[in-house]
Amino acid sequence: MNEQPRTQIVANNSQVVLKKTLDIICGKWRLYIIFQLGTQARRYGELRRMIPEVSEKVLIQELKALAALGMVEKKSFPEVPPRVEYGLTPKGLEVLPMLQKLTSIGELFLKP
Amino acid sequence: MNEQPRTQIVANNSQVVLKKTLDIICGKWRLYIIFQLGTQARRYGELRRMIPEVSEKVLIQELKALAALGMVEKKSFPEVPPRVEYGLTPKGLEVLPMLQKLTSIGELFLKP
DNA sequence: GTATCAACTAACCTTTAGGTTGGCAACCTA
DNA sequence: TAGGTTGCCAACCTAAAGGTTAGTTGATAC
Repeated sequence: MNEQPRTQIVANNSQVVLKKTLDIICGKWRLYIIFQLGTQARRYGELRRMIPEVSEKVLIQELKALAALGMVEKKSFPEVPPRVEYGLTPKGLEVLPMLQKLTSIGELFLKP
Repeated sequence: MNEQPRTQIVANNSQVVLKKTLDIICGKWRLYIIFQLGTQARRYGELRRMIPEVSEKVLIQELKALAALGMVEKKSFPEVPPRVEYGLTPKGLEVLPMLQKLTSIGELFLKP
């Protein structure tokens, strides 16, 4: 009793998967940051200089969020002044090519 | 004179492409709506019933936005009560498979 | 003559995303 | 001892996204 119809369950499931996907890629800077980390791990200050348009706060916030999602990993070195490196996780590297292909959508829809 | 360095130009360009891409796929319901239109054009009321969680206002707003982006096309039939059908444009159909593959990201990152 | 239908529109509100500013820690150098 | 270095945090603000509710249209069925 109280069983949901199957279609409802399926719909909810695919919405959960979709939400997780969107969590990772949506956001003004998220994909951009991921692409910058694609070739190698970078220091925080390095990223700041690579993406000067993003504010400090938002950059840190996005790196934190991406780390919490398991897309990015953070390595802190106990030095002074501090050194911190951000890089893609194995999962992150796995989906990177798909994300890079995504931009072809923008190209297609920008064409007249 | 006043020429920007090449790296800056490249960066700005890829940000424009990225933004266009995100315009199309970002939003709580956008991909979900696109997927529902993937197999065939649908009437507005049909979509409402297929995605009962989205509010009327937001559904119409998203359909309008997707139409303005060239992802969706709207056909109005001059009947009473009105009949309106929404379907993917050729460009929309072209990128649909890539968008569908995207969800594998959500699946990967939901795995424990 | 009023109730119904589908596809909206308008007015309003709440939540989230993103941005600005200023400050702190802990060591090094001048 | 003052100032520079790097990576962060907190407080505050604005704009955008998303949600709720009510009303409009105009032929048709009751």
